[in-house]
Amino acid sequence: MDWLEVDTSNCSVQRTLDIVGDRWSLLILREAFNGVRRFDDIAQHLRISQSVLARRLRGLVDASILERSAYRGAGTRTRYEYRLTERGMALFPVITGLMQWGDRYLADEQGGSWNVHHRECGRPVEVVVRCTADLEPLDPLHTRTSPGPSARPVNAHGNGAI
Amino acid sequence: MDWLEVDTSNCSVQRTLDIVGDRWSLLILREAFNGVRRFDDIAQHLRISQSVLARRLRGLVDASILERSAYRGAGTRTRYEYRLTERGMALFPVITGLMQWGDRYLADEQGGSWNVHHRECGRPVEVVVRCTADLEPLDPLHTRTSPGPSARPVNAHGNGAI
DNA sequence: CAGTATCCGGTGCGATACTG
DNA sequence: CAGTATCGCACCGGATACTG
Repeated sequence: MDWLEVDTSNCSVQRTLDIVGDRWSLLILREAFNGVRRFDDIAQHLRISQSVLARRLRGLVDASILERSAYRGAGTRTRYEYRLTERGMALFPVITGLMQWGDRYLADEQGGSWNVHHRECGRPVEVVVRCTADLEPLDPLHTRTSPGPSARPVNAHGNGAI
Repeated sequence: MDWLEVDTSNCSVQRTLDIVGDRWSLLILREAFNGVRRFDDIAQHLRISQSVLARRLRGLVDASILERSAYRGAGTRTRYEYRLTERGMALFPVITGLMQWGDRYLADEQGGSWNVHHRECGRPVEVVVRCTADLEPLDPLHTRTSPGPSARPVNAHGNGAI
């Protein structure tokens, strides 16, 4: 089956974008990866309206990307925070990939406004697509695609609905 | 400077999303990475309206992510195609990252609908964030962030405009 | 084939006000 | 602090018709 013949409705890229592919979700996750957990902090730093932020957070919690938990410091009252789950953490390459691309092609002369390092040694990180066998980084020209287990042919005429 | 104090308007994630962060651009790029180059092929496979596709393609060409070139087969008339530029190819980790995440958390039982392999050896690829020194994959907990060269403090009161 | 032009509807988003 | 409720608009995207 050729790529043009497969129905993209169950494509993983598409499904992922259905969850985080709006204008705000990935920026909220950027905040999360930088340790920002509180509603108000996110709202102010992002300059996003509260109503939209609330909706997006709900979406991300529903998708198990963030989890909402109450906590209270000594003597203070209860607060809430949004923390990355394992699923959320797994989006690290996506966010970092967007950042790396922006740093390379869109940043100001002197460089980007924020960096990510290896915690232990301090060296910068990079995002790569690599072969699972020899671990060598691969550019797209050294890759090939093929239909996977759940590939279905697109309905020949029309809109894909049965 | 703390992350919450830096002005995010020149953040690379944000700038990248300003270009490819809409509902369609990354899906158009998915088509490009699968070798789809012709307007009509993209439109049909993606089920996107022609007007929107034309606008998005223009945006991607303006951003030097795709380039439009005319070509003609023997005896046929001139056609146009959209090809990934170097900048476009550099988005490979982003697309692949989205796909990897979807494969892991959103795909049907039996697996995803499409796979990416190393062209030479046939083994699947993976996307990782890794240390540029020891090349070990890093999850977010083993990383640290810090202000970069162009980090600016957010305007204390209000909207960041001077 | 590869678009452009036009119209039109839904909704994403911001602003503001209000609440436990 | 951490939201919800409501309103209004801009813009994104779909549908249709048209063009070189």
